[in-house]
Parts: sequence; structure tokens; C-alpha cells
Amino acid sequence: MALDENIYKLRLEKLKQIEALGQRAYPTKYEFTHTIPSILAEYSQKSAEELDQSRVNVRIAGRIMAIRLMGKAGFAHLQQGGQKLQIYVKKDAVGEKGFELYKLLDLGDHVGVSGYLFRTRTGELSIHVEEITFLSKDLLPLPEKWHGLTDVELRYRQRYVDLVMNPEVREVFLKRSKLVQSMRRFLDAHGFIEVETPMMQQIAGGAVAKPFITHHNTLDMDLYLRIAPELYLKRLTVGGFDRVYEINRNFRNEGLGWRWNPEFTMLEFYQAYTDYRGIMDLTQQLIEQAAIDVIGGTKTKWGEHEIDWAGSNWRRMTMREAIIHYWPETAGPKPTMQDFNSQDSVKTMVSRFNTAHAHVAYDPNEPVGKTIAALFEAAAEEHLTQPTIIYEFPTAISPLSKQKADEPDWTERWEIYAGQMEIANGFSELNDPEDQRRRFEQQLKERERGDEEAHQMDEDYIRALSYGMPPAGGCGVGVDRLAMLLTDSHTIRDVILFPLLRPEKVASPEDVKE
RNA sequence: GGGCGCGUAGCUCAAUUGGCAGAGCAACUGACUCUUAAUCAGUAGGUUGAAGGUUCGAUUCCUUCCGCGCUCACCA
Repeated sequence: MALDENIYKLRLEKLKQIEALGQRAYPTKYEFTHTIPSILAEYSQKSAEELDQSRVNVRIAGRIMAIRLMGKAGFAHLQQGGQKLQIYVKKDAVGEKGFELYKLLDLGDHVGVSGYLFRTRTGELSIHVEEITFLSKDLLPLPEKWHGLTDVELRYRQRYVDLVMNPEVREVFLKRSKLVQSMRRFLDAHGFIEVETPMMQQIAGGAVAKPFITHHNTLDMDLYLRIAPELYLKRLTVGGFDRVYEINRNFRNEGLGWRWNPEFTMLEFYQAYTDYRGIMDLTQQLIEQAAIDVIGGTKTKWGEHEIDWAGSNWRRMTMREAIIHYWPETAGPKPTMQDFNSQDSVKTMVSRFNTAHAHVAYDPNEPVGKTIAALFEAAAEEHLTQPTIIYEFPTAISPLSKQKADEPDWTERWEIYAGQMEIANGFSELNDPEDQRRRFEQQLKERERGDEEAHQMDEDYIRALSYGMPPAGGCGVGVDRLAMLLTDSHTIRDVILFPLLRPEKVASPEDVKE
């Protein structure tokens, strides 16, 4: 990815010539009367006659995305806010020096122009320029004009160029911004307060994942980048913040893939005096509202499918029901609810499933609940395109959730699936410190068994619960994944501005200049 | 980490069985005062991702490495 030295040097030379014309190479500001989107919005319907009769003077700034010179006149397209407007520059109108400047402009330069609106012979709304002001130089050539930038690696590494060249990429990130806005507005309106909790933690808790490790020099202390804010947010409910949320990054030191980036954004919120069902309803509303705010309706395209986020289209089923419902025909008769009750019958279910479908690993030493969850993912996840709430999760994989009163092996926990992805996870929060201690101890046994991701003991968290945490429900929503679903992006990298890539060999500017 | 695939000019892509490394756009010079993929004439631009090997000869075949993509495993 060497820079083009020749073009760089040539354009530096042009910059000197531009300065010689009395323009500043890097001026500090430009006063404008309109933006390109505002002109297009206001004057797109005006006819040539209307524009002639009452002259509209405008002063705008933009980046040159196309330029055509014809002797003593020329056209260019300026881009601003993802939209383009044509300018017409005539020597008679801008004068000798103005036209000299125009001839020194390159694709990608920023300029300001003032003049009046008119329509060209072909009817295109344009600015008849009377004055050009140079604003900033593009020393490196932009990608070719009609194929644009398609190389996926370059798009991620040089997102700035991607954003200049590809309006649909710009749209995706505008939608992502609307999504986050919508979630904040929704929660604020429901009486939640936004907080920020530590991203560097001494115990990486609140989820099951491998953390990144970092080090603080002065304290000479290893710290983990957080894998979830959960335990801190629940400490805040102990402290009397009955409704809190945080939208921020989590870091998990795991594999990458179309649904996984090592750092990802999660919304987590907790509400006192409600349970998993209350939170389930609230989350469903939040997502439906987000879809409306982002796309103006409830239906989104998802590859070959259409997802309808309207409340009436959501389905709810328990994990056990889902396994039964999506049991592959080739695996023989569907299991029954009783089959989930013993280790032997679960083992039989797994081996029957494996004859027909993807392989579910079976480890007789692991808790039955863990096996059932693996079976669910293998059997059901790929079928869950429309928004679906799967509820009642095994206690073994839910160390922070309250158990069902009548079935202690199962918890009041749910996850939302859509587009074959898990996008949210919520539950009735376990607030019994004695029970929480037992769950952590159970997790420690899993750790000893070799599961590095099992939850660690967190004494301070148990102490916090010992001061009394109100009954509460809580939820985490994967913001990146929701953004993917709402923008029909089939890789998480398309909704993260600067996704993690391996380092590249960068040509330093010194290599280029002299 | 495993498997499959890709890497050629600034960008988008060609190159027959292993036989002189090319085109379009971008760039440069010149002409052109309503063009829009502007047009016309000309010029320049390359360690074919890197290193090694086979060969008279390698963009092409082999090995290793680097980077990217897809996929599987672990995970949200």
C-alpha cells in the first residue's frame, strides 16, 4: 500500500502554486450560507425560469468528486453530507486568478464557492460560480470514479476513503447512530439514568468469556478489560439507582467471525421491582421502537428474508419447546419434556440428534444444562430468522439468574434471536447473596474441570448483594448485531467503523515527501 | 488454531500450455466557455504481496512467510 510518490509531490507543487495565487493552503474557516443537502432539499423542484427570475445566491463548501475542464470553462461536482451538487466555473465569471485556481484543483480537494443557482442546458441544478476559495488539498488520489473502492481490506483499513466514496456505507453508520439515539431516548423516557462503570476491572465478571489483560504501572496491578458491565450495574441497584443503563464497549478475547469482533458495543439496563417477563416486554418494545426510528417502519430486509419487528410478529417459546419444535425429522421422533430431566435421556437425545445433523459434542462430565444449551443452538438457532424470545435457560449456564420457583434446574432467563443471531439476553437478577456464592462456587468447579471461561468468585459483589439488592430484571442488547439486522449488513465489520485487523506495513510520510 | 480461496499500475481488472506485463479510470502535456463515465491528440506510471526453489525462460509450477476473505471450532 505504498503511497503514490509522484502524485503526492505533484500536488504539493500545485499547493505552492495555489498559495502563489494568494490563497491560503490550509485556511482555518469558511463562512457558508447553505449546505449541499439543504440546497437540494430546497431548490430541487425549482424550474430554470424560477431560478432566473428570483436569483438565489449561495455560498457552500464541499469536496470535489468529479471535475471537467473545457478550455476557459469547466464543471465539477462537490460532495457534502453524502450528496453532490454541480458547479459551473467560467473564466468570465471568476476572473483570471479564479480560473487559474480552478485549473490547479484536483479530485478530492475541498473548496468553497459562492455564486447563484441555475439550471444547465440539460436541466441539472448547478451553481454559477463567481468566487472560488481553496480550503484543503487532497494529496493522495481517490479511488477510480465509477468502480470506487471495493477492496474489502482497504475499505476497513481506510474507512475514511470508504466513507468518501461509498454513500451506502455512510448510510449504515448514520443508521447505527440513530439506533443508539433511539435506545437512549427510549430508556430516558422510561425513567432510566445512563451511567458509566469500569472498563478496567480486577475481576472480569458478568459474562462467560476470556478477557484481555492489561497492566497499570503505578499500582503495579494487572487489570482485565471488561467482558460485561453487569456486576457493576447491579451494585448500582443496591445503591438505589432503580433504573440504570450503560451503552459501551465490551472486550472478549475470542475468535473473530461474521458475528464477532473482539470489542463490541452492548446496551445493558436494569430495572428494580420487575422480573424477567417485565424486562422481556420492555426490551421487545425498545427494539420495535428502534426499528421504527432507524428505518421508519418495522420491516427490514435480511438477505433473502424480510424481518418484521412489529410486536405482533414476535414469537416466544421455551428453550425446551424450541428443541422439540425444531427437532430434525431425520433424527426420529421428537423428544418430550421428560427427556430433559435426566442425564441419560439427554445423552440419548444428543446421540439421536448427531446421527441426523451437525455434531454436538457430548462430555459426560459437563453439567446436563450445558449440553442442553448446546443442543438448542445446534437445533434451533439457524431457524430463528424472525424475532423470537427463547426463555427458561438451564441454571448451569446462568450463574447470575434467578431459578424458576418450581424447577431449580431452570432459570428465569431469556434470549432474543433474529436473523440467526442472538441479539439480547435478559433475566430475573439473582439477588440472594448465599445463592450467588453457591453459584460462583459451582462455576469455580467448572474452572477446575478446565473451563477457563467459567465465572470467577467476586467477593465484593457478594458483599454488595448482602446489603440487599431489590428484586430486579436486567438485559443486555448487542448493539452491533442489531445494527447489522437493521442495515442488512451480513458481517459485523460493516457496522463497526474501524474493525480490528492485523497490522499493515505503512509507508511513512517521510518515504513520500523527500 | 484447522480447511478452502485470493493478492498484478493510485483504483477496477486482463495476460492462451510456462514465452516481450496490458486496458479503462486516475495522473501529466496540449486543444476546447453547458459538461456530467466530457471529448480529441500525446506522455508517464510495475521489485506481479515477500523470500527461496524448479526451468533456457515464472504473474503462471513448487516451498515458506506476510496480509485479506470465506468456513469450522470457542464465544455475544
